[in-house]
Amino acid sequence: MASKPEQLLENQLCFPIYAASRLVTRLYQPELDKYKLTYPQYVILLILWQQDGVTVGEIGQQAILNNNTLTPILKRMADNNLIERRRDDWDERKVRIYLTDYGNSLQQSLSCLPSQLVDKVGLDLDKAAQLKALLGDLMLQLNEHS
Amino acid sequence: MASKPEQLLENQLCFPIYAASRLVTRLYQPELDKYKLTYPQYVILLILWQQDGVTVGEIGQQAILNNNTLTPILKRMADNNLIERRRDDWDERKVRIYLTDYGNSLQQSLSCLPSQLVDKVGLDLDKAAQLKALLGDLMLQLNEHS
DNA sequence: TGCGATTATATCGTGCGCGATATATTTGAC
DNA sequence: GTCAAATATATCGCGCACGATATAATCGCA
Repeated sequence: MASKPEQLLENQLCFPIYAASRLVTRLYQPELDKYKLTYPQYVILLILWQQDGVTVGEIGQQAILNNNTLTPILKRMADNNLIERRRDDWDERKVRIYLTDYGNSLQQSLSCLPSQLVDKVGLDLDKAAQLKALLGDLMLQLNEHS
Repeated sequence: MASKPEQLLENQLCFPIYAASRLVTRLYQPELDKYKLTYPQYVILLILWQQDGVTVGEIGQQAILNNNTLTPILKRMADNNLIERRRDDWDERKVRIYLTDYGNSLQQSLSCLPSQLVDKVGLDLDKAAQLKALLGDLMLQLNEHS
């Protein structure tokens, strides 16, 4: 049976998203390795640098990660002295995540990473902005249906 | 320390790519579950429906997956009677992947999946085409630097 | 023709990512 | 006040994803 046009790999939208995601992770990994970070851990740090002391659930909402994914990542990050996990005093079901001094210090160390990688791949900033906007729209639509 | 603007999660390009990829996988999963497929397995089937009997390495190039990722996936797909793995007669280093009748039959079953999901999320086709083009450019640039 | 270099795939270990389920805490209806 | 429902996190099992390494087949050149 012949493939329908939309069944060709090059005509699918889902595949470039899937592949680009892995290529981006591969791009970040060498730099993150210097601090023994993984890409998801970097995303969690980005969230904590903006707002310290958030709960596991709030991190999950922002990172779009389930708590059963987050719990082990956060444990590893605590083991590596990046964060501290403390139960909320008023609601003991919640676990709040606090940056350690070391975790905080990495914000400086990694502050140039985005622009550094933009330069490295020679990214067109206009196209990048378009891409971000289109992905933002897509994510809104996908979030509605999940 | 305050975040640099480009360090804000909402200003990063990498994050929407990462998150959109997982949202797309979540979108496909319920349908793929009906055939006990995972998303990467679906991608491999898309490749094989276009060209049967390709080698592991050729699948890896198209799917942008390392062979140490592919080998176990292909084993599981063989276990599930989707494909058959045979050594190349002329070059015994190569393993060629052939669709089984069942693997072939899924092309029909899944032929409507892309348009079905486009409809479900109410995707704007113009925007989707733009997105695909921009991601294609990005992937070319990322592939150069990896 | 022999043997080091290259190529193709596989194996191992670690870290996501998620569905299903479990545990503990809080809330709310009575 | 009691207890079922809801909420927040954790645990378990499985399947990617990849770096590092191993194994086996082929190539190439002296």
